Amino acid sequence: MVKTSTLQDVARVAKVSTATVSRTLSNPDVVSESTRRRVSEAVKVTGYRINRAARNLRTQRSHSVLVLLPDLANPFFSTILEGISRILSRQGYSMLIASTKQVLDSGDRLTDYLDDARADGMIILDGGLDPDVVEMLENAPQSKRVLFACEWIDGANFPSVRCQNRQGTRTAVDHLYDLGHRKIAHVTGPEGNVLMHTRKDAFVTELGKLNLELKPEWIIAGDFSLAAGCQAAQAWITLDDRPTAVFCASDQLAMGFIAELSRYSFKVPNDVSVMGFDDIDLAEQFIPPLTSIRQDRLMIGETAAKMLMERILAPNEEHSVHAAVLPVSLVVRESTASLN
Amino acid sequence: MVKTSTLQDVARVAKVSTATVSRTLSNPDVVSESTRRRVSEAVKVTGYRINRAARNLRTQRSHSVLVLLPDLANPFFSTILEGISRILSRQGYSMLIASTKQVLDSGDRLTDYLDDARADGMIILDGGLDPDVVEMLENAPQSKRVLFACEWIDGANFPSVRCQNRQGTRTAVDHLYDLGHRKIAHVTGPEGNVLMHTRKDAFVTELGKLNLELKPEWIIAGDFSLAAGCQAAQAWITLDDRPTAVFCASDQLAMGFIAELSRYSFKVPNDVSVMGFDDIDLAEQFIPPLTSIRQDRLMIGETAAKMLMERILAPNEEHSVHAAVLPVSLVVRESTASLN
DNA sequence: ACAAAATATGTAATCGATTGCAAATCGGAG
DNA sequence: CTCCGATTTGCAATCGATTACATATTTTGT
Repeated sequence: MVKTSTLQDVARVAKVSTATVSRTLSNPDVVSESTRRRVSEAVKVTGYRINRAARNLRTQRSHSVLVLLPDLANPFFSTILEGISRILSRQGYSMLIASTKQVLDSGDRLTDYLDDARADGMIILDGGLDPDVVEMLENAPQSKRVLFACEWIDGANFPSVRCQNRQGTRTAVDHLYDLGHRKIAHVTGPEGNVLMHTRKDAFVTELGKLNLELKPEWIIAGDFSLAAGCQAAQAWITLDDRPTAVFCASDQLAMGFIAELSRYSFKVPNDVSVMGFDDIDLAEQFIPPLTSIRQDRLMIGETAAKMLMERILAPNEEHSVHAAVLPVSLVVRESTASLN
Repeated sequence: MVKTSTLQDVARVAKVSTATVSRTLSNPDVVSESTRRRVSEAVKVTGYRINRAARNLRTQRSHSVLVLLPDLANPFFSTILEGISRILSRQGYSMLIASTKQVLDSGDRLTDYLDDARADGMIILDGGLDPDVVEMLENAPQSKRVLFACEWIDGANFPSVRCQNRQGTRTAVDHLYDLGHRKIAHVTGPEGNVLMHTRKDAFVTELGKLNLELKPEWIIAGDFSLAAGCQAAQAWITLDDRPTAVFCASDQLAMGFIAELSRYSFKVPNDVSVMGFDDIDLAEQFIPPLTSIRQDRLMIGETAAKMLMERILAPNEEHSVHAAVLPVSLVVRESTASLN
């Protein structure tokens, strides 16, 4: 193993002290032109790479951020990660990834990463944490460096980034209404999930505003997954008085719903209009292409990372934005149609 | 900010030296029963958490592994990450994520993470690296701690984990043959990709073995994406003598292919049988459910992490497995049917 | 030309854990 | 009771960078 060279080596070659080398590297303005050149040259000659472990120890910064997902295997998050990573790497930060399940199952606390200097902050994409875990988070001395994205915790006061869930839901319902639909069902996310409640609530409210009937059985409990969408379809089929349109709380739900319907020879949108939420990549390629509410996952990631970095780099300042709510938009494709 | 307690604090409370505390924590057998108890008590009282930055510096280990993806936004990798993370966290290691594009675009070398003590090893899921980047990797002193998964570099000698690409391709072709198909097309991955070449090559070979005709235009160039699948469908449609079955090098290709066909009112599998490769989650829910070659992404991740950890923890030993080739299996669903 | 201010560099302490070596303690044999 | 080896513990150096403070050097003003 070739030993990599250290600041000392560079200092020796450049005939200056390690302090000067350090300064040259992190704050070039304070050293003279000539030493700056000598040091740069020495760095090149020695092939010096900074040792992050040493710097991290000395500066009390890990220069990395932990992203906590509910479930690593869920592709919904990949674009968000891309957004986060872009911002972080631009600031010289690295991105650590773990799943809340894995961390908690192993008996660790979520804040361990912060406590033991592995991460300077964390972005949590999981609103389904146990209340006692949340309480611990809130009371932790590092709670200032915790931020939620996509989902959030009702009643807690963490900074967060989310999309316009209510507005998106309203837009969806209005779209179906404009197409002539008057009997509209909703397939929800999982019980206890904040997005589920927000969207369901907005759905009910909007139907009320439009003076539409809403039978209790038109709210079908699901959980964002394909499988739940299939089950919801079964439920829809058995209804006496079938709604002519269905607003699903996620694209996956909508796809499962449509897939299952097709097994029973129902046609979308001819027999029923179906909408999703999220506008994942596949929505466009699905058959039929899915009408959905688009949320910009890249921007969610970027915004979250920016907000967190602000808090890490200037922990004592007041930060203008506490909850960033990003716009959504209606994407009309072929899974919804006028009521004929 | 509450300062977290250090080894010193624990030592003071337990009335022993820091050396003893350290030993108690990392190697309990060498300390006496009584001090072990005193130290554990002191740890509890002080709420001590080890400072990883300090340990990393002293031990010259970062206790983390970098996973390099070609593209963070690609959901294909999420399950693999889950597998990697499981193994790593079990060994007290963390998982850093970055994309090769981002790293290289920012002017850094891939080995920087290794050189500057940010990571003890790396798993690369990107076989599309530039030859000069590969050469640099090979000649780096840390090349022993680099491992490829899913894809690999032809001609280079890095340890790797992959699935049975040839066997899978053969199985796919045989399946179509058994259904009576004699004119079979192939939609390939991106030019230059090792998986693309391996699968194409195996495809051609197997057709030869079965004495099947293969017109050059029956090999349609693609790139694993949905969009490429759509284009491939266009190409297929314009053929005079259309193959009755199509083997796509990825599920995404197959989905795009089918989606596009349906826009032109072709029915799958009635008008043409279509197969994918990978068996991603969505394959099952697609309409029609996709016949595919399944690769176990969780196991790919776990195997890769295990192999890398072996090499990190015992760098000088000979390691039994250099290239792990994991089994694939045929999953028959409804996108393929007998030629009638 | 000289004092004061501004700029550039060096010295050495520090971050917090690990570990080689030395010292202390213990147990048992003679 | 003494001595020897084994077991336990402590001392202090170390990993490699950063930075407060001291010192040296240059510039500026009069």
